[in-house]
Amino acid sequence: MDIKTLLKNAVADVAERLYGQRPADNLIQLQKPRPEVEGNVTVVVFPLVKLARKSPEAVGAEIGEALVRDYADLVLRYNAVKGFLNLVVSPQAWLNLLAGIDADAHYGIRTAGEDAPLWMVEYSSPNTNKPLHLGHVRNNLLGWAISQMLEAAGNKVVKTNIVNDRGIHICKSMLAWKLFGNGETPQTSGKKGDHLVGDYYVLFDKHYRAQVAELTEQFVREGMEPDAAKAKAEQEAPLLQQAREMLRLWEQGDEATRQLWAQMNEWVYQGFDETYRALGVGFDKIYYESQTYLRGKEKVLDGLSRGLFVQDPDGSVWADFSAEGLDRKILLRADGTSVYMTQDIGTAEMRFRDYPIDHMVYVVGNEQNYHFQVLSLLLDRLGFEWGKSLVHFSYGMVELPNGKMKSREGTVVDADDLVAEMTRQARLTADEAGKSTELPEEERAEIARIVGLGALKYFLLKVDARKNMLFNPAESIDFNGNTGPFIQYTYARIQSVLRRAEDDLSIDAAQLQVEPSDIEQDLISLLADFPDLVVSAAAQFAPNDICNYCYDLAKTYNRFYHDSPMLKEENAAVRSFRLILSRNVAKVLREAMNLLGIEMPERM
RNA sequence: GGUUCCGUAGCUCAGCUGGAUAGAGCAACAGCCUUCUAAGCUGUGGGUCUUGGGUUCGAAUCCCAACGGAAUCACCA
Repeated sequence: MDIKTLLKNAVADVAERLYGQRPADNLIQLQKPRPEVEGNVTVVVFPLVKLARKSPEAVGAEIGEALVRDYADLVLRYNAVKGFLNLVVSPQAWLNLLAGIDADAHYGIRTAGEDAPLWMVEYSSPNTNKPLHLGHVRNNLLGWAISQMLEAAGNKVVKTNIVNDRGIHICKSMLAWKLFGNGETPQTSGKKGDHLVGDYYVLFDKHYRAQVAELTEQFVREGMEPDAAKAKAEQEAPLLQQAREMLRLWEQGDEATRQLWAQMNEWVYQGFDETYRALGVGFDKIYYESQTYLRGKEKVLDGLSRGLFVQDPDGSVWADFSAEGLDRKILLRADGTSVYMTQDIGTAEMRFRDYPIDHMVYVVGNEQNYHFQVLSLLLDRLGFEWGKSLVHFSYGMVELPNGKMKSREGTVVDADDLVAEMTRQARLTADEAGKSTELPEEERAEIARIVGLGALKYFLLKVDARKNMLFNPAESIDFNGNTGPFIQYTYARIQSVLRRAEDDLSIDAAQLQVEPSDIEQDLISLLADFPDLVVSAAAQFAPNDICNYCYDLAKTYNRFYHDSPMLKEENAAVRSFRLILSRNVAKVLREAMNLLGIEMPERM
């Protein structure tokens, strides 16, 4: 049992004996003492004052006195300042704690039991008409990290991806490829598949806008208002008409269209796979919208027949949520084709048929908060019992120093470019600093990849996920301060120490007979926090809690490292203790960072 | 306009189930490499926690209002 639990129990016991009533668990609040006071743990006594009917100072002193008397193996000394009771934990308690941590190879990581709840986490969810960009990167990293955290907290997890592989967007790329291309393929052009298809999407847009401009001018000459002319032109531009025709052909199952569609999507998937591999994310099950949208349609029609929805005279189907304080929402267009919402219903149905899902999490940007609010109500109305309990993990937008990313303005940060650039910068920085020059080229390149990616991932995960964040390319490449590489560096340095030490560290830390210094106690205390942290961070879907923890641990270790020699230490017990402590810091750092999908280099 | 989210140091962000004098990093300045990796460590300066009320022993944290910013309210996905 860790020290905090032991202390809580001890305080409760003492208070019960002193005041005749056992305080509720939430009344015993432990916190970190202020740096200038002596002690490892502070008990906030204010909540206990009512129980005791005495002044805070008196209560603190009474409890402290009793703890030192009755729990000598746990509490060495105390001091009570105002309403704060500061306790000095006994050396042996620290060593026992460290021994427990050291003995556990998978410290802080729980394994799911047979009856553990099953979480399905949907993330990534790309469209197949263009490559992944910075916004997707944040999504992918969050989705992956959350899945890892849920798993480490003892849940079963199925990671899933819904690929938006059909619709007008991919038809635009297909059309442009047919009209303006020369039949190029990833093989003939040497381009990555998703980039190739994306280029044709851009090309479509370019020609489309030219047509719109031309048409608008024509309509204005014919006497229309400019705004109306533009709106009309946007609808009537021949290219858009052709794209719509292509979508109709697709829905009818036209063979040539389907073939081209399958071909171009295949290129995109190969490109995506490469990006996913580079980012280190993956999925257990992938769904394709082309396979789920019809099922959603059935479900909606079924709902209509049961009187859950209404049909307008033009044939469109709607769900009315005015009773819930929302608007009405379209479910099927007048021509019977499905919309975004329809597909989500179909996908949900398929998933719950495939897996015994207890909790469903959608990792989707906060721009879709409204959509998921509606989806939840909708699924509930359709009779899915999990509808109300779906979790929309809503994360904020990534902004650039000059504002939002706009694909039309060419301010999109491409995922592949970004990874390459981070790796390049990591290599450059390492070379300039003269790092690991003795290693073979291959290994140096691998370190640069791990560090560059670590910097990127940590940068995106360390901020509160629900907030919009600023991505400054210059700053994200920084490897100093609160960054991934700082933590990786700390880890690599510990590995180096352990490699050089060659001591037999199989001894039980509890038998070492040393008195841990303040900073060593801080480290053990931090290590002891890890298991609870994993559970609470998972429950709150907060990867940034893990980041902050890692930073805190690495920083504390660095201070310890600088004033506590290990290899030069004469006293064998102290030396062993410090090495064992280091070993466990490294272990926890690795476990924690792995939850975030960040690899740890053995040297750098 | 309705709904939701955000506002903490020059900049980027922690802290938010109420607890002591609000913390990091970057940027600036001053130190520390015959020692286990200086991608490190130590120190200095920098704050009306947007504003105004309320709740109480105690508020950056909870409640209300105002101001400022973002998203959304599509027969786009």
